[in-house]
Amino acid sequence: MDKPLSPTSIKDALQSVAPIGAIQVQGWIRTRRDSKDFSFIELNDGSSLRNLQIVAKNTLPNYAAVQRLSTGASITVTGALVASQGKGQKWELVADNIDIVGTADDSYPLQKKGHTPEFLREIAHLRPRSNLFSSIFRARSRLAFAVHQFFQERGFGYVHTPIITGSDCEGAGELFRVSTMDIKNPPQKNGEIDFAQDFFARPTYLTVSGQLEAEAFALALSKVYTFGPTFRAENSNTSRHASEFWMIEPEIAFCDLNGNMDLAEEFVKYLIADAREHCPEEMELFARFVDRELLSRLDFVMERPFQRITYTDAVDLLKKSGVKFEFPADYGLNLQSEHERWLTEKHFKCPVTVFDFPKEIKPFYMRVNDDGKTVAAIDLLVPGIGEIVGGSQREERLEMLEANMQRHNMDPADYKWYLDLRRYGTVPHSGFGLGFERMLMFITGISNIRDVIPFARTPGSAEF
RNA sequence: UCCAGCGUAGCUCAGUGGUAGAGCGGUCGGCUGUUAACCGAUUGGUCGUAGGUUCGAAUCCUACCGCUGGAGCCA
Repeated sequence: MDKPLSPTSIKDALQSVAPIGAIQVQGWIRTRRDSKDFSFIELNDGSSLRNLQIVAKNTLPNYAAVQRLSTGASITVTGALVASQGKGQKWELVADNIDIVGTADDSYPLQKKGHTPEFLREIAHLRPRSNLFSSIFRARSRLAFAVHQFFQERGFGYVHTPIITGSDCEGAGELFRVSTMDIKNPPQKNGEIDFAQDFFARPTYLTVSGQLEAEAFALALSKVYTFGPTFRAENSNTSRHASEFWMIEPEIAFCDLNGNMDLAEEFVKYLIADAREHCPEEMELFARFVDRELLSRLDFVMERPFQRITYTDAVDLLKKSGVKFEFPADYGLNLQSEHERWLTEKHFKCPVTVFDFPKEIKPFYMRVNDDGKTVAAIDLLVPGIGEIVGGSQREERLEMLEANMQRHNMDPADYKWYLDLRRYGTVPHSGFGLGFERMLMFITGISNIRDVIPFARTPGSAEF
């Protein structure tokens, strides 16, 4: 008796170098066309952007049922992989048997025609079956792998920093509270909510950054990175913000700001190169249907060094540009979106790393420069997205760090463990945070962050 | 959160005070080694929700909800 066939992915079937006498594929019908004596089925299993053409002859015992199959139905097909007689594909599968696994009636929302991303966002559970979104999420998967590959190849350790945290990483936005207390009747003491009776016996939150914990591990394993979910309760309603997103945060001991900038630049270029190499069909689709200039822009970014400029020089450039900005640039103020866009899109026309910002507009942990006015911070700006990386050399001098905390009205007692890192064997160290989704947007050309997240969480929206 | 725009058929949209429309999709028929096939017919609506103005509202007004773009915050 023959051994049962094990399924072949459509990706592998399409890459076959020779005909195969007996093969099994499984997937979902994208479209079906009737011919005189047979029916053509376009089958997709998500392994590839491309479909496999199934030829279903009218001699199949269930041919009548096959002719009723519509877009969205799932089938298992066995048959022979043969050279296609038609144009447009090298191989096709002549079916010996078609098992109808699951039908889909005419209420199936995905039509053969193109759909807008906005409509597909409303059916987030079905949109990965579309060409655009299956491509986006294959690219997302590949690039998540590339993140690990980049750091592992360079001797970085992967640290799982906590998702539930007791520390409010100062200045990183609003927090989601984590609690098991009865919200209708929380335990109270002296008229206030008594967090000592909560699950962790203290107020706790979903993390906004793993940086502080990553620093502890950098000062032990020398080079580390985190890659995990991050949560911000900011009421931000833009195409670049989500309440839940993934962030990559490398942290390196014995590393100054220049080393930090080098790493960030190398990392961004590595991810672009990886997508170009390993997702060629997906990138081609993005270039054709999302952003016509995508590939030339990415190649340009990969080939050229990023522009580096101090905050002070950037402000001077903006002032001398002669451009009338809605908000004029001035020393001591944050760069506005329009300023960042002018720098990357109009002036330098490439990614720009701005560094050495006034200490007043940056968080307490950044290292104060010798001028006493600026801190060793970097913002990496890319065309079309804006800030994609934010980082700094960390303040490793205990007295300076304590002084910074006082200037930011923080109680050093709340950060005893963090200060210990400076008390015992402190070293210069640096790191940055890169928003994974913003990187995906830059690489795929997709302009809304909700479209690079499988099930996006944004203010007022947590369906699915 | 602020500013602007938009919510009409399953989808994309037209309709700006007087009988609710088109293309695509779906369905039926025809043709066909087809390729987002083609040809013909047909189906399809609480005009976002709730009030208001008017003889009459998809159309004008108010509020709310949702979406999109921009701003702020940031990754």
